[in-house]
Amino acid sequence: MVLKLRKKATALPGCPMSKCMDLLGGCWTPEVLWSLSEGPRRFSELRRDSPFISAKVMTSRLRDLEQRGVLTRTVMPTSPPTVEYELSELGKELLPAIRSIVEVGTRLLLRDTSS
Amino acid sequence: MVLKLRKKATALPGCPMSKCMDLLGGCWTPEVLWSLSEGPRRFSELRRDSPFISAKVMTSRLRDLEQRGVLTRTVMPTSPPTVEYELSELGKELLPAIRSIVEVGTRLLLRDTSS
DNA sequence: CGGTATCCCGGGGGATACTG
DNA sequence: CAGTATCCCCCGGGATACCG
Repeated sequence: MVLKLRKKATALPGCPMSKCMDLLGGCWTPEVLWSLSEGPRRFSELRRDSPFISAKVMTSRLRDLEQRGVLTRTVMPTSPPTVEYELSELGKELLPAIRSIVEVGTRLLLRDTSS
Repeated sequence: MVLKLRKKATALPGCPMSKCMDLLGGCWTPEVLWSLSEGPRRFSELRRDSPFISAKVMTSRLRDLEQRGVLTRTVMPTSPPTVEYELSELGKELLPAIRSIVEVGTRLLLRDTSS
């Protein structure tokens, strides 16, 4: 279940690959962004979308992404509280890369099941 | 210099995103594959391409990728020994995703420097 | 050249319990 | 609902030294 994935550095700062992977290379980051690609989502919705991400990590990832300007966090003054996460313009610029990842993954999966 | 990146799990196994990120999500993995995208490379060439990857990690990454069938390792019976790494068919299927990552990164970098 | 072996370490992540 | 707060653990990565 738990697989080894990217942990730390990318290559030289200032190189395109790093610039992008710094934003979507974090653990679970692509999943979160993918969930958000179809529109704003609330915390609990994101958790349901990716049930294997613990609340702690989900929060941490969302905070990271917010700080990097990839998404926005909006607290609605309701009771009980409602929080909406939404991709920023920067976040939307990452979508082509994520779509590509999903596309490649889909093709590989299809090949697996058909063979 | 050293940034926080993906470490462990992706979401549900059997989902497209995971299928792809399992292969290119490892630390430094995209860099290595990117180096190999232009053709076969020897160990020392890969090290020169990505000077920030320690030999230990480079080896580990290459072994991982070999085992997952993303690249092939060929030892030439020369002296001193020569080893060539090359993308497999599976590895080449990942290239669109990696290109997308590089493209997005390039666009972001350009925007940074022009603003 | 193309790696291993070893030591060390930090922090990211899981689980669980609790809160405004 | 949308998180915090702890505790704990593990292993992935850097550095250095060495090998066939």
